[in-house]
Amino acid sequence: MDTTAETKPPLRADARRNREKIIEGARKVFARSGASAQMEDVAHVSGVGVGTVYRHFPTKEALMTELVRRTFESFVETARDALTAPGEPFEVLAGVLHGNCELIAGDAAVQQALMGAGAEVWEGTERERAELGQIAHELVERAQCAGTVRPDIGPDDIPMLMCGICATMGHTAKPFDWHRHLELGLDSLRAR
Amino acid sequence: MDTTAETKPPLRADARRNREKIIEGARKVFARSGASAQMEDVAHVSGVGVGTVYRHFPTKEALMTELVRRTFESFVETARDALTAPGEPFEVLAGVLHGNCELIAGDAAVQQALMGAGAEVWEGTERERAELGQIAHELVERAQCAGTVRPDIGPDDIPMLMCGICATMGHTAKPFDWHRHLELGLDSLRAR
DNA sequence: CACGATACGGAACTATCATTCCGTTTGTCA
DNA sequence: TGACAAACGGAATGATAGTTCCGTATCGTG
Repeated sequence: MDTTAETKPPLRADARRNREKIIEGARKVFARSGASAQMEDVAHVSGVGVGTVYRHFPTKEALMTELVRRTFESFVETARDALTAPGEPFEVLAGVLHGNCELIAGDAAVQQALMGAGAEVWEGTERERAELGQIAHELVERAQCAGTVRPDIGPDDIPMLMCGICATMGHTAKPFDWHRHLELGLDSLRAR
Repeated sequence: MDTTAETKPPLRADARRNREKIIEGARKVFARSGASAQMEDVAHVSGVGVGTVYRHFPTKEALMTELVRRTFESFVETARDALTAPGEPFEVLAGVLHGNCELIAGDAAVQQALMGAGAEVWEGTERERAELGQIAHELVERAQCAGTVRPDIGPDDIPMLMCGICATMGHTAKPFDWHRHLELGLDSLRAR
């Protein structure tokens, strides 16, 4: 079953603890500064040395990928909950999108990643994205059957709209309101 | 009328020529590489030395601002032409947005700038943006009077949607289709 | 045509960060 | 508790890229 990697010995207690501290610290720092955040800052905020950060994540990119991966995991969780939620299908879908937008509203790095600034960070998140796509497809289809989402909406339209909303969130030069952008986006999904 | 700056002597012929070469070269390089383009590349592609680039533009940022400013100028031109164009007001507006999207479809740096990645680059483009906003407002209002654009669409909704479409254009990790995004965006403007 | 001012080129300088290295510390297990 | 492997910290390294400097070349004018 596992032909490529040898089994790795369990992490020492302090290492396990530090790994989580680093991820938490990194989330804070990358949320504030985006992809240009510095590894030294991550180390400092996490309360460890840079060397320790690099012991756990071989590169800055690997660290960012882990943050993005966890974000997609949260997305999946929101979406999966919605599968069994009551309510009109369009509203359920809208709720998922709104919830997932809120999740990343304060995180500049994740916004940038979702906008596709650098494809590298996406590598290593295939499983999560696939599952998210699956569920989103199901949610859209239900709403289409109910007649509340346009029949021509495809699987890629949802992430595409999310990508646009991320740009709005991250816009530093003008105070656009991403809630408004989401509202318009949802209106464009709605069947007439 | 001019209380702040002293009159500058006219540029020497070679300097004037080089200035245009630099802007053209910079457009190519920044279009391909986005904001992370390098000044040495700009110099090389423009056929001058780095020193010359810096003689004309004190910083990389100033050079990018000039490119963005010219882009806004083109936008204004497209939009101004539309003011006297025949046709149903919604279609006229749609045409402007489509045309302006096409203008920047191949320019990574401008896409990034319009997405608001770095507010600094916007400084020095106030006049152009103001005029563009003015004209866009007029075009929207006409369509609203004609009943083909939702009455609640405000002046900032248009640039916000453009911002989102730029994100789609620049997405390196997934091949989203910005024409589709524009189409959805226009649908969200349309009165029902 | 000569000469002063303007402009040019590109090597050198500098700052910024990601990443590495190694001496020290700390967990784990017998 | 003693020993050894695992993990740590942070100074040092190296690479990248913006910017400056100054000797040289070119333009425009008298």
